[in-house]
Amino acid sequence: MTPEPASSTDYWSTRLREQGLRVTHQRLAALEVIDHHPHSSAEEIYRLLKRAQRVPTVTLQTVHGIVNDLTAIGLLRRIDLPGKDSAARYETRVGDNHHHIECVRCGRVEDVDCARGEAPCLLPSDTHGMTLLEAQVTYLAVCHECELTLRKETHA
Amino acid sequence: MTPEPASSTDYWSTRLREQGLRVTHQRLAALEVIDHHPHSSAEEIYRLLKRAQRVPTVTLQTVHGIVNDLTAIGLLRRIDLPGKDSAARYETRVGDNHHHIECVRCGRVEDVDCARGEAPCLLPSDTHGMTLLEAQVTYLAVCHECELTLRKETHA
DNA sequence: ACCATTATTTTTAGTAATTCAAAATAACTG
DNA sequence: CAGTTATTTTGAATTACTAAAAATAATGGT
Repeated sequence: MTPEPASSTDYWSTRLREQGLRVTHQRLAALEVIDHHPHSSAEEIYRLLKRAQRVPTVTLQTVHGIVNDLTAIGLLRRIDLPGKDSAARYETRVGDNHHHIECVRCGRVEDVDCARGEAPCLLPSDTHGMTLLEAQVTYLAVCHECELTLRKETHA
Repeated sequence: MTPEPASSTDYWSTRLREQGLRVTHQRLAALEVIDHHPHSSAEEIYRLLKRAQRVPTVTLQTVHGIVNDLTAIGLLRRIDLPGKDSAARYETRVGDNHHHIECVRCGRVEDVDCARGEAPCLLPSDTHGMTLLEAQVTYLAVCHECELTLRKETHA
């Protein structure tokens, strides 16, 4: 997760104030939820916030606003996994340009460090004269559980 | 582009029939348009088909159906670039798992061969027990033109 | 070449993710 | 503690895409 001095609330409050944003409990709660449930969509974050009365009054539109704002100031990273059912997902692990691996069947998503130490994927064969900012990499895969399931389905 | 024996129409017709799909002029025209305008969205393909009366009656829904079907049988590759304004894009260059580089300002998209010959990005640091299928890689960048524009804007 | 069969396309609606704008609310400043 | 103004809430719109039924057209058999 993320380094948390004193309490995570203090940590996020400091980060928000640094960027000139107000510290609302919607934002704090969203950050905590995302920190504990990485790769969540706005919809999932919204449900987690309502569940257990964390922030009973929050709306989905507010969540969208929050993730947009927090992504803009670098507290969150937005990831767009390929696929038609693709809602944007968010995570608090920012700044290291790590990648993701997703099971094409069950949708399970895990973090993957850069394949070769540095940032090898930032060295494409041809930049077409562009200045590189970052590489968005998603590995598509089939997880072990799904492979077993698929094997059964094939037998039947 | 794609190897084209005799005419490109013959080529695509053969490919369609091989897969048991009927050869309609909507499909043929879509394939030609995508071949000549790689990285087009359904909307863009739709406009290109209507323009110049290529297929005046075609509808956007049909284009969606076509790109879905042709992607399913491997005649097209679907690419999902990150970003909120992200409509899926399609290209006829399939099967080589190449990557893309996109200018974050003007949206220009170019093909990029795999960074190191083979498929280096298919070697993540940890597969989490999953079987790899492919890597979806998008390089985010700023193209030369936009860099000049940004420089001017900064001066002003 | 013609007709029947059935895939495709068209037409008409609907859904999901996200954005926009105005009113209500709640953080920060002094 | 009160005023200012960012943020949230409320309510509505947009974009990309999907779904289902009716109309059309591509292929196979004669």
